[in-house]
Amino acid sequence: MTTIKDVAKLAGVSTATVSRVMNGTGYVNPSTKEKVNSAIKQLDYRPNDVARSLYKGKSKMIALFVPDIMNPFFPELARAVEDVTNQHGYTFILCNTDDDFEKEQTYLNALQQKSVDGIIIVSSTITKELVGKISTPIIALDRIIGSNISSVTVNNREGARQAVQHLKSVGCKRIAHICGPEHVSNTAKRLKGYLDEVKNEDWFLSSYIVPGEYNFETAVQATKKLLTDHTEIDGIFVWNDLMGIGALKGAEELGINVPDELSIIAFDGITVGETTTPSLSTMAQPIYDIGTQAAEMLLEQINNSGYKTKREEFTVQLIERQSTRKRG
Amino acid sequence: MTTIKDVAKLAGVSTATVSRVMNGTGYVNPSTKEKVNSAIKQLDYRPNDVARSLYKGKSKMIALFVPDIMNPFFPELARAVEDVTNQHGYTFILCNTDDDFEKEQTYLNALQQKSVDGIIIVSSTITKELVGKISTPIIALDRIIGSNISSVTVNNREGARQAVQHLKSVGCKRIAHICGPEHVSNTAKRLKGYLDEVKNEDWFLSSYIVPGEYNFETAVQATKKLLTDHTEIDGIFVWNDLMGIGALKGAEELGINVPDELSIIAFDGITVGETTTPSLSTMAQPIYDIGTQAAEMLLEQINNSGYKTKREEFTVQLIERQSTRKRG
DNA sequence: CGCATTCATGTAACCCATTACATAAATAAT
DNA sequence: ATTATTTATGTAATGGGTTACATGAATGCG
Repeated sequence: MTTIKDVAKLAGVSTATVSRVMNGTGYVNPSTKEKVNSAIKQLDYRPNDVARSLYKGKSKMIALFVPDIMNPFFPELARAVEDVTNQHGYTFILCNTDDDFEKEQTYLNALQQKSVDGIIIVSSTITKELVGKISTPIIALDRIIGSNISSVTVNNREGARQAVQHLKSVGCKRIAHICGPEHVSNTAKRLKGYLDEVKNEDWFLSSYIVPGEYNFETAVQATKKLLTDHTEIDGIFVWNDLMGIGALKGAEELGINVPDELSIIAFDGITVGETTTPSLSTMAQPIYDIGTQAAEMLLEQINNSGYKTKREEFTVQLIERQSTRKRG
Repeated sequence: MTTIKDVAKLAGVSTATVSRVMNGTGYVNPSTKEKVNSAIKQLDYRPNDVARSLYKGKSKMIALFVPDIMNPFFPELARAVEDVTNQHGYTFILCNTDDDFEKEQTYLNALQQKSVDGIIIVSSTITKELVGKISTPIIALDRIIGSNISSVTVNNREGARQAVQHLKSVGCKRIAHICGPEHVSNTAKRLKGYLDEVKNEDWFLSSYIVPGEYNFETAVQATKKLLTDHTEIDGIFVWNDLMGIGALKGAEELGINVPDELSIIAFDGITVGETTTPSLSTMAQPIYDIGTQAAEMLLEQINNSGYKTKREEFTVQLIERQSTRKRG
């Protein structure tokens, strides 16, 4: 590797002058600048970012924590963050935490040791205490960590309400809910939204609420059990799209036609929802925008010393597809 | 941040001794070691990896290039690479290249400047010339870059042959192929496999081969056109699962029943294929294993100076699902 | 006992870029 | 003409580790 010394020698100046030319700082005589630039070109010199990082204490890298990139909600988020990151000359680090507190701790240490400039975190397990100990800028994404940590989320409760309202509007009379994983805060919020809409209906039974894992197969089983136990159900609001597709499958395996006999709506708006038959109605999150926003907030927090905690909430949007249809 | 100097001072030794204790190198008196360790614990000292990287010229980071993490083939690959990476104390960098040569160049420069230890590349656009200029260890994944660059791939041609054989075995008499994107080398390989099986059939027409983009929607359209132009077709081998799901949708929109009237098989074995109705038969790649293998080869290349170029080929496996079925 | 190892630890160079500080020349202001 | 500024460039400290080399004590061996 060629170093700044090689350039300095070839150009016949000191390394300080080369550095000044590289960074456009301080005074440099135009003719000197030219000599230096030509030396840089001639040697194809590129500065060592590690040395730069060491001096500056900043690495031009940012990280994203997701539970698991294989969960189809996260690739689009990751893509958005990486795009912004990349546009601003930062390098993008991806960490799969499995919502495991120890893994999160280990990652956090490793990243601090590498002088990573900021971290975007999607986590249900991480604590404000752990994050509070750290001086690295952090943004909470999809889920809130603590009151003094900026966050980007969506209106889960209101979105859930709208989903149930939509089921009602297409004529559903008995609406069930398949919940998400217990430890995820959004699970409770979407459940609340569902309850807002159904708890005062005379038909409502608490057994219309069934627990689910974050998982296709268990959603299939949960749906089959629900529809077998309660043949009167004609609408299901499912916690997320992945599980919604499971519900579609479950109904199909029971020979129940969607949407003629049963309407299904889910939450998230991931791409696969478009591809199934029937395609899946959903409360779509603006996933890419959410990721972009989080990344931009993080960069702002990194670069503006006067940054103050922010809380950004996006709204979800009903996308009506084939799995919900007005009944005569 | 506490530094090695703080530890040295507290323990009453030199920084060299602290370093020796940290790294287990050289001679250290047991009692000294204890003093140092207790100082480290007391100060909660963690070494600055940037300083370490600068001296060593290594960063303990590896990167993965994928065209686009939103393409459902790549999250599982990324997960596998990150898992191995993480197990060995490396940090994982993700780069979305969009198969854009300029982006690839920019990433490559940035990563070199950061002393990244190795790179795993999935790319159809990158050239051996570009990669050859670089001393950083590189593994080509899914697609081959050049003869002196190690690679991990699958038996695309043979897999394609088996896919067509399977369609024949369930009774298909007229088998078409929807191709992948032109610039991807696997497109040609899978096409060859298809041709191996059909070019000598008396029913074979070159118009049974239709081009496709890497994309759900165009696959839907391509399928509809194909099945409209050639009503005799009763089997389609589709380049990959994403497009296979599009084919499913296309047939459905024409009112053609899969698998009663038409069998469809695709390639890759991504998870969504299980969730559709009918579920999609496919030639499954061992995606996670491929990623693991690539990551392990990369680490080997990083750590063993005597490493020599390797070429690893995995075999794909037929997974029979509902989209292909024996006809009476 | 005397020389050769092994053990133990410290000093200082090194990795490479950035910048505070010093110095000197050129230009501006009085 | 003389002092104050601006311009231009170099020297050396800095960031935080690692390690080559030096030195001295302790142990081994003939």
